[in-house]
Amino acid sequence: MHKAAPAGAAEQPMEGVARITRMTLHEAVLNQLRDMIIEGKLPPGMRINEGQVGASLGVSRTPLREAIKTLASEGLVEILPAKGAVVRRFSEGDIAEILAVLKVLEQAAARLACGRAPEAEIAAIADLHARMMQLYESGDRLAYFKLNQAIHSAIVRASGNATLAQTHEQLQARIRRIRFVGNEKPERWAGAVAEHEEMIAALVARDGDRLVEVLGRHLDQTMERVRDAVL
Amino acid sequence: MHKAAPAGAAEQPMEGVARITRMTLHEAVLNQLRDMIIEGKLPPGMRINEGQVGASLGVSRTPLREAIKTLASEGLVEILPAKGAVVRRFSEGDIAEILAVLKVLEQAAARLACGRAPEAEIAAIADLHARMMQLYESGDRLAYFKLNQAIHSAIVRASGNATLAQTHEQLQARIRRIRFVGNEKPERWAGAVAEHEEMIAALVARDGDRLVEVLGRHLDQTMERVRDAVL
DNA sequence: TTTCTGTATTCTGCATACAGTAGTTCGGGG
DNA sequence: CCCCGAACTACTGTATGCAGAATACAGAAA
Repeated sequence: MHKAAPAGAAEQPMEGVARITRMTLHEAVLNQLRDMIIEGKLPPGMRINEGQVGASLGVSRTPLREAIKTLASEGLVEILPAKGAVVRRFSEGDIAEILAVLKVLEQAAARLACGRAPEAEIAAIADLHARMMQLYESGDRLAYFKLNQAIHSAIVRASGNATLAQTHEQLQARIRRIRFVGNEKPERWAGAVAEHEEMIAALVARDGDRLVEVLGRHLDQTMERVRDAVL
Repeated sequence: MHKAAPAGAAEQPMEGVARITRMTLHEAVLNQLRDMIIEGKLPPGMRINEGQVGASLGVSRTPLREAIKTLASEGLVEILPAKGAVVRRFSEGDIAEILAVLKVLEQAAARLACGRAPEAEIAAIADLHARMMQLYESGDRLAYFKLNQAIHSAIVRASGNATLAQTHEQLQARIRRIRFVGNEKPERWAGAVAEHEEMIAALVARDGDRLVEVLGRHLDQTMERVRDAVL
């Protein structure tokens, strides 16, 4: 007495038909707040007044609070009981800690990616890099920056370990703002670009050891770049 | 006209005096739900009915929902829009991914801990281990299990990198339940204990390379132990 | 009997209302 | 003039109410 179309049939949409996915309000608010923190519209140390922020987003406090709880779990805000949420401020030590973990994660991902990432995925990353280089030439810092982050994320995703990628993404989000304001100085920028060139070369050659080495160097340098941006 | 006691004085409590920390309701609910998931009272795949669970905890839906959002961010539940939250079910692949990341994190922490952890902290871990061995002898599985997790966490904390520790803790929470039901078989258990002996020896000797090696082996074995517990 | 469709019920998502607490201001006393 | 205290204000924490979506159910048609 089995059915031809099992209960899970709804999960198999007709091919070529995109699934409709509505976004819940707290999710939209979450993304919006994250962006606002990263872009500095909500600077570190600022208290998030629920009434005020909610009104400016045109949302009641309920979904806003739910989003804030998620941000707290992600480490982007701190919740002080009975006092509300404040945008978290990262000390130089915090940043060093985060970069140290990112380094470990990216290096582990690098080995995996060199070993088992499909050729197409590596090609796609190389393509991202090429586009990023164009942006470097044209001096479009914002777009460059975003693509830069995307490349790091893509490398980690190429490991095939989604948990690794998600963990990396979450930590990267914490310091995104810092890096955003960071790469100011031209000479620093040039150095970072050179390291990226090496990274892609190693990845395309599937040279895990070399990629690990370059990534390590790149992230150590990132700490330096961030340091004199913060000070 | 500066004050002798600056505004931040409230953040410097008298030493030896524990700060009073009231727990907000959503925080209490969060901890409770986490425990319920880990202990299997909320088994994987179960839908969390807000009205029902809220009533049984004696809490309204608002703090409950906030707690659920945090659990989702931690990866313990999944939120299906307009359908509610379900306790996340981890496939064997998911577990392998998580253990792979835990391995990387613990190994990185191991090197740091061997290099710069204070002697007292290492001694404290060794002490934990000794107590765990007693529990092993007496066959108290539950207490053994908890102390086991605590040791792994303590080693990571000994790295001095709080971000690393927090990241590790969060991932560990995801598979805590699996490991909880996992270590059934006596021969497996004995193997795990032997590995722990080695780990502590390496840590006390501050032999980073050896600790990394043992930890790697231990977590690979953990995958095996979990595998035949799940199947 | 089986399948499809219309309806009822249940539950989530969001908004609002209420209660309690921290911060602030103003008045009085030393 | 400074310090202390009490009332006030503003905001967070929690509960409840309401609208809409998803599921379950029942009836009709093939």
